[in-house]
Amino acid sequence: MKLIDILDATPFPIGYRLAFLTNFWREPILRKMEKDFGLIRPELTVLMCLSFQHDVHARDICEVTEQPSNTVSRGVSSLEKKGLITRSRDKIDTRRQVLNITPEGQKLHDQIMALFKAGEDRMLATLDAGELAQLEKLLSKVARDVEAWRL
Amino acid sequence: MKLIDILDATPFPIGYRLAFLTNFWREPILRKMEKDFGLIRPELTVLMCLSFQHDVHARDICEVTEQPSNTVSRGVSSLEKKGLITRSRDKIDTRRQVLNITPEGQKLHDQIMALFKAGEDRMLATLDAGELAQLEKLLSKVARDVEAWRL
DNA sequence: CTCACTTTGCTCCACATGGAACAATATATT
DNA sequence: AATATATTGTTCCATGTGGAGCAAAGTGAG
Repeated sequence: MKLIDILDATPFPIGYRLAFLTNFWREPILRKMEKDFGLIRPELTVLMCLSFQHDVHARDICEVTEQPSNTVSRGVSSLEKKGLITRSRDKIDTRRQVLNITPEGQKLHDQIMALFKAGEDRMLATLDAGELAQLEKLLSKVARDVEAWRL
Repeated sequence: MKLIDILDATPFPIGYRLAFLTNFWREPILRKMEKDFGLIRPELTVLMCLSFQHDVHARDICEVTEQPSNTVSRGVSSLEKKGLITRSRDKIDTRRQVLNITPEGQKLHDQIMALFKAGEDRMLATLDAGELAQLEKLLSKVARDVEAWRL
């Protein structure tokens, strides 16, 4: 009995392959990140948002990533303790805090992104350039349509 | 700021789309399963294995799914309490127990599989038959190659 | 047969995560 | 201005999950 046989018996051939590939690509890297860098997943989420844009509020991260506020709150607190992001009070609305990534945070972020990139290269090594372009185009089409099908 | 914009800024266009689609397809269904049927994820894993094959040992499930033995153990115990699977001692090796799915378990399994199928149909509604075949072919090629690239 | 070693499944513990309620602050209504 | 309502971010608590180690049972070497 092999995992792939069980999954082949399911009535959702594309869905299960998506989940299968995601698990074997992403999970080992996330585990390595947790072990080697001591960074948990909500922390990476925050770090990616702050790398993308400056002067972000915690609430923005909640909305964009659809994570509960306590999870984001924990991520923000621990990242600040580690010196990977900075927190400052918003002068207009003093409930809010303005978040920014530090150079150390950016460096760590880039290292982790490189892990994902290397993993993707390994995963897709079996496809040629034409197949890569096809696959990206098809996945992109479905992803852009997300608001129409998400539950 | 939108999630898709952040993800588009990453250097792994295919990997992130795989993860993105997997999350929006699978996670709502798993949450619904937990809420409506009171079934947690390791329980579904066990149920899928037993639906696929009869007379399975807990150890087999550990190896196939690469889950730790305590997780499988919990899943098996709770499924038995619910009457969804049966447990009996192996007569040759009395440490082992032989697991089988019950009709109730099979019925619940089929209901949950139908949720995933319906979700897949919704997700892929934007693709025509040719694109569906292409996508499945490409994903399948990468998935079959998993032993070459997994970490 | 005896004792060391392996295997199977389980319990204990640590931790990541989400829901609910809370305090602090801002905004709207009268 | 005063009070009610909404928003932001936090802490408390319940739960799902994995690692380490344990007891029971089987296997093998001397």
